[in-house]
Parts: sequence; C-alpha cells; structure tokens
Amino acid sequence: MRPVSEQLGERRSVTMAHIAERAGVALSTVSYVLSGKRSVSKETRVRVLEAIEDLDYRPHPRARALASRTSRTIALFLPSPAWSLLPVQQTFVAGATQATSEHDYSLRLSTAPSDPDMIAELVEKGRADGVILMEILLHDPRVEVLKARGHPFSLIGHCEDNTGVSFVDLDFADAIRKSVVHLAGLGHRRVALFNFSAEALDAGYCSAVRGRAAFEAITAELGLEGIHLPCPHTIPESYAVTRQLLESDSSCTAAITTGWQFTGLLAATRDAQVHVPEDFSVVAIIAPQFAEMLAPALTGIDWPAFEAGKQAAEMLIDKLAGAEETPTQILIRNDLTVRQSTAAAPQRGG
Amino acid sequence: MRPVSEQLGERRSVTMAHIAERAGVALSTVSYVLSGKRSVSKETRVRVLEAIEDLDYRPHPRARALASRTSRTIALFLPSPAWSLLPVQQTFVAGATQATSEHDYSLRLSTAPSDPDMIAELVEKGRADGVILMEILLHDPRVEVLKARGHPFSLIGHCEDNTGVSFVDLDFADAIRKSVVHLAGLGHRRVALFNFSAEALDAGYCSAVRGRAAFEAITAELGLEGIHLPCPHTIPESYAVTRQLLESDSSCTAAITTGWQFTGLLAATRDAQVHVPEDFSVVAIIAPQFAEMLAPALTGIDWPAFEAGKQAAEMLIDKLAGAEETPTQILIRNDLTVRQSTAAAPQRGG
DNA sequence: CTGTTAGCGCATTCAG
DNA sequence: CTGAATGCGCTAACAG
Repeated sequence: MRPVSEQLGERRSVTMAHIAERAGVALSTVSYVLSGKRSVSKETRVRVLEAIEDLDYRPHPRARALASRTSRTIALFLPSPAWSLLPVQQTFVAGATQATSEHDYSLRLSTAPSDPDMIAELVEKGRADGVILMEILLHDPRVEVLKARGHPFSLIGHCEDNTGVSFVDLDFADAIRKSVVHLAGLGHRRVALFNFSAEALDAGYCSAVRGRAAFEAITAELGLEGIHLPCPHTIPESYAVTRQLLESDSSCTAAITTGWQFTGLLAATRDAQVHVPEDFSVVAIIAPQFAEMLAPALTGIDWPAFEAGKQAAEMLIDKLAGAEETPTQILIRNDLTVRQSTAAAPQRGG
Repeated sequence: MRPVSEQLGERRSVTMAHIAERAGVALSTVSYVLSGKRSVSKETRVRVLEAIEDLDYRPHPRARALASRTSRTIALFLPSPAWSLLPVQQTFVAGATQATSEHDYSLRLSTAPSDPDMIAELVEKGRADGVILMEILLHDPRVEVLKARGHPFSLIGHCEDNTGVSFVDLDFADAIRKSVVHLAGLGHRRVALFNFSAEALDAGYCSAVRGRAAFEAITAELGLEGIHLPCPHTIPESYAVTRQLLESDSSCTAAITTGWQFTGLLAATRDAQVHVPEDFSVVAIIAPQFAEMLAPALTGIDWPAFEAGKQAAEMLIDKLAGAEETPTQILIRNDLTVRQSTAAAPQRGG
C-alpha cells in the first residue's frame, strides 16, 4: 500500500506560519486576529488580514481541532441496515444536516454502534463535540452514559426521566389521543392501533410504549374497543396483519398507523374490497410529505420530521456554544389534519 | 464564552506515550504495532498489546488524521433546503452511510456549497479523504475541479465525458426507452414524460437531459406521439401540470414520471375521474420502496437508490485504499417491474 | 528489529 | 499589546 498522502494528492497549503512571515508578525498574533480572543492593534490586524487575503489562506480545521480540542462536528447515528425502510428517520437527518451546515458545523453520520460506550468515546476522542440520538428508549443506556460522562447531546425522542436533557419529540400520547377522539367522533366503536413492532415495545422504544398506554387509556375513557396491534413497518407484514384483522374482526372499522404500516394496510384493504375512507377510516402519524403523496392523501397527525431534526441539531449547537444550562425540551402537539373527506359513519360490518 | 474544552468535559485519556512507558518501548514502536507498517518482534508486540489492554487505550483519530494527513472520512453533499422533498436522495445517503460504517469510515454530510472550489478545499484541509457527488450535470464544474486537483471522488450520476471517473447511475435513457416500449405494447399512441424541472434541464442535469433525448428518439422510432413535460417534484405543481394535460389533451393515455411527480399525477387523475390503470397508464422511475408503498403499487423501473449510495461509497473507499487506477463505472439497467395489472388497451379518449 | 527525532497546523500558555 | 515556546496525539522519516 502506497503512502496515502501521495494518492490523496493533498497539496501543501498555506499555513498560519506563511501569513505570519508575510505580515512580519508572530505566529500567535495571526492566531489571535483570527480567533479574536485577545485584542490586536488595528495596524497589525490589518496587515495580517491583508496577508491572509493575498495568500488566500484558509484555516485547517483538523489542526485547529487537535489543538483546541474542538471539532465543530456533531455525530448522528442511524439505526442499522434496514434503515432504508424508514423515510421519517431519513428526514431527521436531512433536517439536522441543514441546521449543522447553516451553523458551520458538520454532521458525522454512522450506523448505530452496539456499545453505548463507543458513542461516548467518539466525543472523547474528539471526533465530535456532541451527539444527536434517535430511536430513544424510555430507559436508554446511551443517554445514561452520555450524561454520566458529561458529554453534550440532544435527543429526537425522550426518555422517562428527562431532567437536564434537551430533546424534541412528537407527543405520541397526544397524537394517539387526538386520533382516537377523531375516530370516535366519526362514529367508530372499534378501532385498531398499528403500533411499532413487538421488538420495539419490548425494548422500551419510547413512542411505542407511550402510544400503547395512551391508546388503552383513551379508548377506555371513551368506551371504545381498542385493538392493539404491534406491527413492523414492512409492507408484507403490515399487509398480512391487516388482512388478518379484516377477516377475523368484522366490526373493526378504523385504524391508526404509527409509521410506515399504512402502506401494507392500504394495499390490504383494497384487496379485501374494503374501501377507504368509505368503509374504513385510517389515521396516519407520519411526516406530511408522505401523507400527501398518496392519492387520496392520508388524514392524520403530522410528524414534522425535518423540523425536528433541525431543532435537535440547533439545540445541541446552542449548548456547544456555551448557552444556558437549562435544557430545551420541545414536545410537538399537532392537531389532526383532515386530508380526505371521511364518511361520518362507518359502513363496514356496522 | 468559556473555553470550549471545559464544557466539553473531554477527559484526558490514555495516549500512546502512556502505553509506551508501561510496555517499556519507544513511542514509535507502539505506533508500528498498531499500524503494522513495520514488523515488530513477537515479544514486544505482545507486551505492547498487553499494555494497550491493561490501560484500555484507544487511538485518537483526530491526532492520527493530522499526522498522517488522512481522515477516514468521506464527504457527501445534499442539494440544499428543499431536500426533504426528494426521498430518493435521502436513500442514497442511507446507502452511503451503511457502506462507510462497514468499512470503518465515516460520512460527513453537509449541504452543497455553491462554490466548487470549497469542496476541493474540504479534502485539501483534511476534512475528508474523498467526496461523493450527486445531482450530476453533464458538464459538471465540481467534477472538473476535483479531477484537476487530483482528489478522489465518485459520482451518483454521470457526466458527458466520464474518462477516469468512477460512478454509479441508473441508465435513464434505457429506463425511458423500456418505459415507452412497455406503453406502446399496451397500445398507447400518445404518452407524456414528466421529466425533471425546466431548471434542472437548463442546468444540464444529466438524467433529465438524457431522459429527454431518449424519449424523443424512442417515440419517434416507434411512431408514437411524445409529450415532453418538464415538471417539478412538488405535489401542487405536478398536480397542476397533470390537470392541465388531462383537460387539454384527451388523447394522451399514459405518462412516465422521473421522480416524485407521480404523487400529484395520481391525485389529479383521481380528481379528474380518470382511473389508473384502467383509463390511464402510469410508469414511474422511482426507488422500489416508494413504488410499493402505493395501493395499488406502481409499475415502473426501479431505481435501487440504497444500493447505488452504497456502491458509490464502496468504490470511493476502494480508491482510497489504493486500488487500481481503472475506474468503476456502474450503469444500472433494470427491467420494468409490473406491479399493477394494466388494461391492455387505453380506454380514455381513444 | 527498535529507538530518536522532527514535524502535522494550530492554540495558548508564558515572558516581554 | 506582541512574540517565543510548548504541546495536542500521533506518524514517519532517519538512525542505529
């Protein structure tokens, strides 16, 4: 293997030393006019600035990072391989990317390490100044580690105990509640919740657990019959679960989906000759761009994922900039957006 | 503003010096057992490895990067703000992320710099070893700059002249050709192409330009009437273009979409009481997970975006690892996947 | 096979 | 207000 520097063709670029020489000042002076951490006489400052201009000097972030122990980089982890299946999470990334770029930070993306310590190490080794976590569990070991070691981070999602942590999340309990109320208002008496997968529930995935609790509470309160269906986000599986539901339960007339399950659900209703929304109502909790892409568009609670990703990054950047100690906590409560005219009363089985 | 190092809480961790001392060897020896760039006697190697184990030493990538002029990082740029609208591109990122993580690289994401020189600088300043570009133009200044300065890169998309450059791309010309042939086979005589936007065409966006050319050629060859419609990917605009088409042109019975336009198109056909696929055929060029999410699913050419992102990263990593000089060029030609049973003859206006 | 040394490019003490 | 010196943690010559 040849020396890497060679293949990279990395040019020897102009450094602070060059511009110090040209300006006839000390290296440190250049550093100080750049950082502004010390006052510099107007004259020398101008000379330095001119030299910078003339030689077209650009700082070397990596060297700066090593010396200052700061990288202006934020790390973000994707749930591993099957990630392509969840566009909502991709949208978080898009939002976070935009925010980091706007603030002259950069975003380091990698698949989620299995070991929580590895993510702490990432910042300890200077690869990132802070971390954004998603797929949060109610009791999340990653959050514990990060807290314990004192590293800055923000969450998309939120734990059971959130003292001192910054996060942005959709209020899933509220979303489920509003969805059920909406369906009850349409006259439905028996509704299904297509919740996140059983694995997610077992692991304690925050939205899944909160969603289930809220669903059970609100259906009981309204005297509805609630059918809780953990279901993966894949098309074949959500299709199968829906077919099973429609065949075995003729009085269920509505469903709420928490993720990508609306795909298989819609295909299954169609194949079963059950018409949406005339015979069967569907409420989806999903990013608006996906709700809108269907024809007819889906009624539901909008999960503004792009904005959430952006805010998660921004609150972390604020923290890195030395902002107050009080954490930012954003719990999004959106009203239901009606995108398809739904028959007031369910036709099916009723 | 307090010193950043303080708020970061970055622990002073064990360095190579510590382990050199404990193992009773020179600093460089430690470096060499780690890198394997020089043979080390089994005895000392073992002592060093033990010391590493005992002290729980982990290398510091940033320092390594500065010294070696290599960062094990790949940069990827997103088309700025409106990015949330194009899920296909998000999927590229997902694929690239997976590949980089698998190879122990990391992915640096940022919004696309307006100045091509800035992206070259990114690698010159050591923030990345190589670059992945998307949204490629037939004559792309970024590619020119990268080539000229000798920086490693790979493309998702491909230019007019691709000598020496590695890329992965869907063969859009082939995709359009197959789509038109398919539609012609169904008996359609007048078909529309919902191409990328006029801006994209003007800029010379590779897929758009190639698509148009192929469309014109194949419709002429088959004696069909082709309607070329540049159209943005947004739902309102694709909706409007479709309504306009349906109202002004009663003999057009089929359409091909190149991106996200199928969303507005389907909504518009529905509102216009035009049934898909009975009255009107639609062929979409889109990532399979999106084609499948509709009910009924969309017939079309699959754009395996996740795989493409992955391959683009892998070919770049190979290059960085010092692989051969011969570029990898992957032009994906997929057959049309029929997902909805289409009436053999168009009903509308015919 | 191993140790010594000089940087990578910059931040930041400390003297002046 | 300025400059010289030291070091961040590691790599890669250069000497043995």
